[in-house]
Amino acid sequence: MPSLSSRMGRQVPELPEVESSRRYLEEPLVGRSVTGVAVGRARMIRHQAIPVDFTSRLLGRKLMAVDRKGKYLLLRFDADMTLVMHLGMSGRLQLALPGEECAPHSNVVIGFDDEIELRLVDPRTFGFAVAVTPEELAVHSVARLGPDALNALPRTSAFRTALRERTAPIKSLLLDQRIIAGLGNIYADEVLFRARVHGSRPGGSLNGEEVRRVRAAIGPVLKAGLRAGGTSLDDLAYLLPDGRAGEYLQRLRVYGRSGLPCRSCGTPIERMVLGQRSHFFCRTCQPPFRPR
DNA sequence: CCTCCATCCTGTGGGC
DNA sequence: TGCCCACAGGATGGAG
Repeated sequence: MPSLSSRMGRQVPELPEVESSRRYLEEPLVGRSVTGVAVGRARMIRHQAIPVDFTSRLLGRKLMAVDRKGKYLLLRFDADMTLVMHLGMSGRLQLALPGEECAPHSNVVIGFDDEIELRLVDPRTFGFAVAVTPEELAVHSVARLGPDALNALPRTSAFRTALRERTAPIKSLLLDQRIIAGLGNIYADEVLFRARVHGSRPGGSLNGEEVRRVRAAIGPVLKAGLRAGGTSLDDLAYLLPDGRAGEYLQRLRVYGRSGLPCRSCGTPIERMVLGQRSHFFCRTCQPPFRPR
C-alpha cells in the first residue's frame, strides 16, 4: 500500500482545483488577445478535428470570459471561438512572463499581448486543449455534462430520479459526469463518507433520506476544497508541484487513509475497488448494506 | 440506454 | 545503490 504522502504527492485536479485555476486566469487574461500559440506535444490537442486549426483559430482572438463547467475550463474568445481545456490527471495551468523558463512538460503555451503566457503543464497528457466553434462545442463531450456540482446542484427530487433503477454503485454514479459534473475520485469518497453512505450501494437502493444526505454533502465538501485552493492561491507556491499537498492531507476524512482510524469513530478506514477505482470508507459510519 | 472493462500516460515508491 | 514494475486516475469507446 503506497503511503498517503506518495498518493497525494501530486494533486489530481478536481472541481475545486479547476475553479481555482479559473479565478487565477480571469483577471490577468480577460481583455487580452492571443499573439502566439505553441504546441509542444500534439497529443494535447488530439481532440482537435483539424490540428492546424488550433493555432489559426486562436491567433488574434480576444479573450472575453473564463467559464467553467464541471472539470472543464471554457475560455470564451471573440468571433465565437471557445478554447476548451481539461487538466486530466496531472495538468496544471501557469501564468508566466514570455522570457521565463518553462517548467518541464509545458505542452501548450498561449501568448497574450506578447506580455503574458498561459502554459498548460501536463506530464501525463491526459488533459487536452481544443479550439471549437459553437457547432463543434454543441457536440463536444462538454455539452453532455450534467449540472455543475458547485453552481447548479440539482434538487434532491431530480437527483433521486437520476438514481432510480440504477444498479451501478453510487460511487460510480457520482463519478459519472453526465449526472453531476465535477466530482472526481477523491471528493466522491469524501462526499459518501460525509453522507454516511457506502460507495458499493446500488444507486437505486438509496432511500430518499440517503439521497438527500449525499446531495447535501456535495456542496460543503467542494467548498472546503475550494477554500484550501483559494487560500494558497495567494501564494505562488501553489503553482509548484506538491504546493498544496499538506493542506489537503489534513482535510481528507477517508481518501488515502486505509488503516488509519476514522476521524469520526476510530474504526480503521478500509479500501476496496469499485469500477476499477479505489474506494475508501469506514464500515461503521458507512454500512455496506442498508440497515433494516 | 445501461454496465463493465480496457485504454491512454508517466512520476513515484516499494521491493529486490 | 540502482533497477524494475505496479499503481494512480478522467474520459472514452467497445462489448455484451
